[in-house]
Amino acid sequence: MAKIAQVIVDVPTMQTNRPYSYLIPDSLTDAVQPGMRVAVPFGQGHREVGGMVVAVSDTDTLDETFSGKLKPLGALLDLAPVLNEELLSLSDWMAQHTFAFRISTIQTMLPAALKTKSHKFLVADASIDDPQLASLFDDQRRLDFTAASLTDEQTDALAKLQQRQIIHAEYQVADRARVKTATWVKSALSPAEIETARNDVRPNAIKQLRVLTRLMDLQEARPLQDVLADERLTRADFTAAAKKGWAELSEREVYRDPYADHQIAKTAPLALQPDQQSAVNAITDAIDAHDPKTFLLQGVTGSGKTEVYLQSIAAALAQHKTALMLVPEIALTPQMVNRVKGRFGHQVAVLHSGLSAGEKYDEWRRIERHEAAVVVGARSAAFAPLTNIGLIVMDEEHETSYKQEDNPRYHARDVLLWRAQRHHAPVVLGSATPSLESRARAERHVYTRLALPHRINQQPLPPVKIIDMREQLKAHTESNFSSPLLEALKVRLERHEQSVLMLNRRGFSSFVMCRDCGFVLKCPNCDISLVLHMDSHTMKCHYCGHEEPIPRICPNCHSKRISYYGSGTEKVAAELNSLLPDARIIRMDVDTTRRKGMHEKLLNSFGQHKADILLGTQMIAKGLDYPDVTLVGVLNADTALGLPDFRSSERTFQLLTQVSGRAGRADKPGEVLIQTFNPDHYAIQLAKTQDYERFFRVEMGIRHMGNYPPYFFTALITASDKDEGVAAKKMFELSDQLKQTLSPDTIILGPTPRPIARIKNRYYYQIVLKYKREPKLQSVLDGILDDAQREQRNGLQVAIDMEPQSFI
DNA sequence: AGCACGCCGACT
DNA sequence: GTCGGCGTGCTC
Repeated sequence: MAKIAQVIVDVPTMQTNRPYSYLIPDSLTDAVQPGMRVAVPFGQGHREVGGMVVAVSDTDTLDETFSGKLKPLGALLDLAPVLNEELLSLSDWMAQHTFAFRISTIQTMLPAALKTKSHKFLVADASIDDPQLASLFDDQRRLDFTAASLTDEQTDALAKLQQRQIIHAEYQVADRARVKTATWVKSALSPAEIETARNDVRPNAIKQLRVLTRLMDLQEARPLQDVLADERLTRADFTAAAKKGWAELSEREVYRDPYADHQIAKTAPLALQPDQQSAVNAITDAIDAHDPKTFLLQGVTGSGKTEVYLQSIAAALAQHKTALMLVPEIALTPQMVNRVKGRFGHQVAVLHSGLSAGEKYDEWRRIERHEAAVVVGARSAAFAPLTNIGLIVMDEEHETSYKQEDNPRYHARDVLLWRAQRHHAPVVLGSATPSLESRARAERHVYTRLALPHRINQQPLPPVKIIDMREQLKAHTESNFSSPLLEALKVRLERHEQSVLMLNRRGFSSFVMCRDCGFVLKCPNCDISLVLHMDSHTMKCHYCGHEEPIPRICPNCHSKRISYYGSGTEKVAAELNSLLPDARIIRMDVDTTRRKGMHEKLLNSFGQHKADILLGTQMIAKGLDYPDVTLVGVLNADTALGLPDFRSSERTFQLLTQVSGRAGRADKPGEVLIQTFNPDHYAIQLAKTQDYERFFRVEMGIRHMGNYPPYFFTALITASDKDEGVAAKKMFELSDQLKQTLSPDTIILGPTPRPIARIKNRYYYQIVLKYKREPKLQSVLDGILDDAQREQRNGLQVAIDMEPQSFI
C-alpha cells in the first residue's frame, strides 16, 4: 500500500490553509517523515512549490472527500525532520490562536536559511529570433523568471514564445541553507614513507621539504587553517601534496561561531541572599517535580534576578534537562551573553537578530543536535528546537517586544507557557515592573509570586528628582536641559564621573513646523509627520520610507520661519555640545547602532570611560551596569503619556523605573533627574518612589473603570483599502455582524479610523473588542477572515490582532 | 500566490 | 468571425 503525505504548501492564502495529500514514491517510502520540507507540484501547469510534511499515513484517511488523482511528492529537501512533533503541533495551535496561516507559523519557527523559495525558470527549446529576448537567456538557455525584473512587453513576448512552444517553464524549490565547511589535512604517508619521500625530492625544493616535515605531525587530521597559521606554507602547497598522494584533504562541517573571538571568563555561582535562595528553592522543587507551574519573579533592579535564573538553570542541567531563556532583544548585550556563557560554557547557544542567517542556522543546528542544552535568545528563540526542557525563563516579561507586530502576531509568553505544559517544566517570568496582566494573575494565585525586595548590595535606590519643565519653559528659551540637570551634569564632569541621558525618541526632530501659520510637513502617502534626518539631509517618513528635501520656506504661507520642533538625539547632542563643550558624548540610537557590532562597540568605549555622557533612546535603559555612572537624566519623561493608549501610563512607569536603576550601583551614590511637563501624573510620581505595588493598585483601579485588561481580553480588527469608503463600509458591516453574534457583555468599540488613518496610501479602520468570555469568538473571527478573503482581490484587507500591545 | 478558464468588447 | 481584456475559481 502506497503511503500518503499530508503537506502544508507554501501558498499563504485562506483557501490553501490546510493539508494536501500527496503520494509518496516507493523510493522515498522509508525516508519521508513529518517535519520534513518537500517540493510538491501544485496547481495546473508544472508549477512546483515548497511545503512541509505534517503527517504520513498508510491510506488517505485524513481527506476522504477528495476524489481526484493524487500527485506524487516532488523532491525531499531534508534528510531528517527540521521540526519535531512538538513544534509541529505548536505551529497548529499558534495558527489557530493568532489567525495566521499554518505555513506562516511553520516558517517563523525555522531559521531564515531554511525558508524555501520557489523559482520559475524559462528554458529555451529552440532558437529565439528576437536577439533582445534571446539575450535574456544564459548559455544554459535558461532564464530565472522569478529573479529577473522584466518589463511588461518582455513578459508578454515571453508568454507568446511559451504558447508557440519555443520555450517552456520549469520550477525549482530551494532554500538558502549552506553548511560551512573547512578543509582538514592529514598525512597519507607513514613517518617512514615521509623519510623516503624526503630523500627522493630535489634538495633545493624547499617548499616540498617543508610540507613533508609538516606532514610528520599530521598523522591525525587537523584543520588546514591551523596548519597554515604557523608555517610559511600556503594552501597551494598542500593541494600539490595531495596530488602527489602525500596528503589527504577533506572537507568537514564547521559552525559559524559569532563569539569565536571573544574571550569569556569562567564564572562561578554567586552566594545567594535569603530571598534569592528561597526563589531558587521553589523553582528547583518545581523542576524536580515536573510541575509546569508559572512563577512571577518580581525583583527590584539590582536584586539579583539573573543569578536566580542561572542557578535554576544549573538545577535543570543537573537533572540532565535543557533550559530556555528569553531576553528582550535590546537586553541581549555581550555582557548578558558572557555572563551565561561564562557559567555554562559551550553548552550555550545564542539566538538573536544580530546574527547572520548562516550563524543563526548553525546555532539552531547545535540545539537541534543536542550539542547545546541552554538557549538564550530574543523573541523567536521561543521556538528553539530543544527537547527535554526542564526550565523556561522569560526575563523582563513586561517587554512589549515579546509580541510580534506582524503575522503571525504571537506573544512569546504564550508560546513559552504552551511549551512548559508540554514539557512539564516550570516557567519563571521575571521583572522589576511586571505587566499588569501577569501581576494580576499572581494576585489570583494563577502564578506563584516570588519577591526579591532587596538590592544585593543593600544600597538604597538612588534618589529621584522630578523637574517641572513648565517652570523651565516660563523662565528659559526652548532648551532641552533644565538648569538643575545642567548643573548636575557639570558636577559629574568635574568629579570625572559618568552620566546617562535618556531621550524618548529617535531622529533629529519629530517634525518641522512653520511658526507663522503652524503648517506641519507631512508624508504625502501617510498621515504622519515627516522626520528630519541630518545624516542624509532629508525629511523621511518612518512608515513608508518617503524622502524629500528639508524645506526652507513654508510651502503653505511662504514664511521663512519654518523650523524644527521636538527633540531627537542628534539635536540634543548638538545642544549638549554647545552647553558643555568639554564633555565627551556618545550618542546611541537606531541611526548610530545600525551597523553590526556598533551597539557593543559604543557601550564598550563608554564602559572604559572614554566618554563622560551616554546619550540615547530607550535602548540604553536596560542591562548596562557601569560603576562610574552616578547620574541618570530623563529628558522627556512624558512623550508616551500623551498617546491615546490605555497602556501609556504602564509604559512610562516601567521605563522610568528601569532607567532609574542605572544610577549608582557601586560604592558611589547615584542620582536620577526626570524632566517632565506632567510632574503630578501618578505614573511619574510613583516612579519617583519606585513604588510598583502602589502603581499596580492605582492602575488596576483605572483599568477596572475603563473595562480594560487585565479585566477584559482585547482583540483588534483592522480593515484597510486604497478607498477610504470601502474600508469604512466593511467595518460597519463587521460591526453589525459582531453585535448580532457575540454575547451582549462584550464591548465593541468602533469602527473608528485608526489614529494614523493612512499609511502607504491605504486607509485604516479598526474595531476593538473587549470581552470576558466569548466561546464563539474563534469561529466568528475565522468566518470574518474567510469572507474577507474573497474581497481581498479588490484590495480590501482585514487583519486580526489578539491582545494587541498597541492600539495606535 | 499563480495559473487556467470563461465570458464580453474592438479589431484583422 | 477571432484576439485578448481581466473577473472567478481552484490547487492534493
